[in-house]
Amino acid sequence: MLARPTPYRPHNHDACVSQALADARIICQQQNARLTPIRERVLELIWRSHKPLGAYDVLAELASDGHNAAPPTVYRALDFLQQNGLVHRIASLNAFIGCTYPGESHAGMFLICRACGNVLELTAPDVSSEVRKAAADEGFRTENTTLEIAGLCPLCQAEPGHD
Amino acid sequence: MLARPTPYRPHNHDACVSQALADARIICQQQNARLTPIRERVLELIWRSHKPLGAYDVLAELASDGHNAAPPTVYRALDFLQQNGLVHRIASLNAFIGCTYPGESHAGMFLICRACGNVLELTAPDVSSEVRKAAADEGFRTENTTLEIAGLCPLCQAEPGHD
DNA sequence: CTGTGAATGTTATAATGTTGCAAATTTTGC
DNA sequence: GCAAAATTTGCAACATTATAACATTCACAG
Repeated sequence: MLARPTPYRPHNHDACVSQALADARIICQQQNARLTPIRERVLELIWRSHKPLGAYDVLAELASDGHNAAPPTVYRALDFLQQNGLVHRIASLNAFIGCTYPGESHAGMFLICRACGNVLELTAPDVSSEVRKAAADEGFRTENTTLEIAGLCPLCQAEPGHD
Repeated sequence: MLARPTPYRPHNHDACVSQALADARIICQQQNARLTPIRERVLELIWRSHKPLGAYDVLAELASDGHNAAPPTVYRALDFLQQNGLVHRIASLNAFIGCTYPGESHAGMFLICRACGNVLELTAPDVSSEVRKAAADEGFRTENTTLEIAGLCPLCQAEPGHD
């Protein structure tokens, strides 16, 4: 597992992907969840891209593999991965991204760069606790939080259109 | 403008809608934005429902009015209303809801009850400031925040399926 | 008036997501 | 092992959400 997110720094992406897959195998084993070949392949594709990938993007990648899948196959794999905390759905993009903190219970917060399309997932305990507090003040029982911030990442502020 | 959101309390809904429309007219006049009949009608339909309304729901309501509109008409009206801060789009629902704080610059936070479908919009300065802080720590320039909390409202916790 | 830009109408199509059922595969109880 | 049960996948059709492209109408300044 990554010690810290490697957001906007260059990094060895192959290692990044293998690590994510290795983590996923362990987590699924612990949870008695079956990381079947399709599911693992979908997870790999999502990690390879490192940017949010739409369901139909995944479908296209599978097709170029020679795997002739239909939409339900992809959506089911994505559901499974979400259920097991391996990917997140970004509602404002209709797209999916690998979870940076799999296995750890967390309320993800996503920084989405509108210029380069990269997304950084953070866990911000102070944010989460303020959110819980605000909801509790209204007597609301929080089950699921969607927190997505669109803007400009550090690189794109300095160097527009770098990627 | 409402002094305070009337979240889960019964209230005079007609007054609520008229007030929202009156506010909208004033705001558009101030901003030199043209609140045309279609736009105003769409805003009214959204307020009447008091629950998030999908674009095609709006379309259906217009149709039952005898107004035979096509999707672009509705989407354009919704875009206009969003641009002018009169409605919000709830990304996790693909639906729209009237803004409770039109005219005031704010980062909305939405409490979405999965049982009754009601949505309460809050402005939570403490949440906003924590969000800004977390983004700033990463050097990220925030432009737009999506914060949607799914869960159970007070009434539905007590009385499942009340609405 | 009349030219200009904004708003709306219209048709078609793209993008995203789901339902329902059949076939294959894996697990489980014996 | 082996048959029943449960899970997973394949597949076809369809539902929902959103946009593109271009024509037409409308409001208003000159």
